[in-house]
Amino acid sequence: MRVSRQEKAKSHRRIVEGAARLIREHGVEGTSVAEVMRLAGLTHGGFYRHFADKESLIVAALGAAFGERLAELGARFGAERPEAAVASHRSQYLQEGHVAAVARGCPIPALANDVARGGEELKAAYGANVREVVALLAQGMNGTAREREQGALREVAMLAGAILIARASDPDT
Amino acid sequence: MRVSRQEKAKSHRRIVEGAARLIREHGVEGTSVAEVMRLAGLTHGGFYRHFADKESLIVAALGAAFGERLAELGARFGAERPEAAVASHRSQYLQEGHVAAVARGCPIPALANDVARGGEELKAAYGANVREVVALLAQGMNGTAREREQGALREVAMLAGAILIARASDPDT
DNA sequence: CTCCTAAGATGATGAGTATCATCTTTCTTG
DNA sequence: CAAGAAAGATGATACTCATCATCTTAGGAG
Repeated sequence: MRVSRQEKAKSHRRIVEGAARLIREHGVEGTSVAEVMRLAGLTHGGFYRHFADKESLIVAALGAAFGERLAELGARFGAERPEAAVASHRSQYLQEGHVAAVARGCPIPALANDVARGGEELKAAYGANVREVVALLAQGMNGTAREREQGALREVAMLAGAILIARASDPDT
Repeated sequence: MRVSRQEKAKSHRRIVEGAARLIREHGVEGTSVAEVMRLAGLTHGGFYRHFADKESLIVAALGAAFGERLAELGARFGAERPEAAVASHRSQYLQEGHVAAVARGCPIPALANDVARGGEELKAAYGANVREVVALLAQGMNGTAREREQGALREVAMLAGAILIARASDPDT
């Protein structure tokens, strides 16, 4: 049953956003096309009217996940002074709630391994998005430009590593 | 063709060590029982003489991967003074070579997501092993016991996050 | 030395998956 | 308003995978 342009666009968004959640929670290999479509309220057949293949969906989903995250970060840096934003970001990031909310959480830890095992396109997109996050956080660091970037990179690495380890351990660490 | 006790034990070791490498490189879902057996020079059929199911193999492989790592760390702390060991460990960890050598590399970043999506047993084993690594590194930190553990934890998180991001990005970061 | 047991090989089985073919229905274009 | 095109549904298709059944062969207990 054909639907209107707007309906298709809405479907598209539901597909991408659903995939963005599912891949963070279950991984790329653990997410099936059929499940994504079901979550979007559709059946598997229509998928190829939206994407050439699963790989393309993953690229789009990665973009969406980072989009959510960058919007959130941008808002934080818009509302607070840079140093304060870095600090509040850190405490939000390391909260119990973020550990539990993989599906909506930061894609940097959640997708790193899947991306590392994926294609060049995926790595390029991931790398570019990480660089954006780092650039934002660097605003809240001090020292020379180089030092601030280094500091931001260290911050991101530490946060991603911490949450990764927390998620992979039982109630410990 | 039945083989001797010693041969079986050797097969067992080859299976576990091969799996330990494959799961770090391709992930748990990306590693098939048949491929593990092929790498061990066997066929898929004999697998169930060694393990009840794939899950059990994964638990054993995780243990083996951490075993390698802890031996390496232990040797380093045996050979150098604790502060020096922490520093040399860091520089070894962040080397180009370690970024490339996923299959033989530290399981903390390589397996975190797979473990997070796995069962309780896996999480318990992972958590216990991480705690051992942290305890070793804490020897090279200074301050109170609590501060040293915090410092070691931060070190591990930072290292794991850094290598994870490096692997998931194109030649950048 | 002889059985029986068990390691490993070969070959199902059944479930899941990405992708394709085809059909229906409704939007959109002329 | 009519004709074609395309969104989405249904139903293959061709894999891959974990696991099981069965067979062969040789180790080890008596």
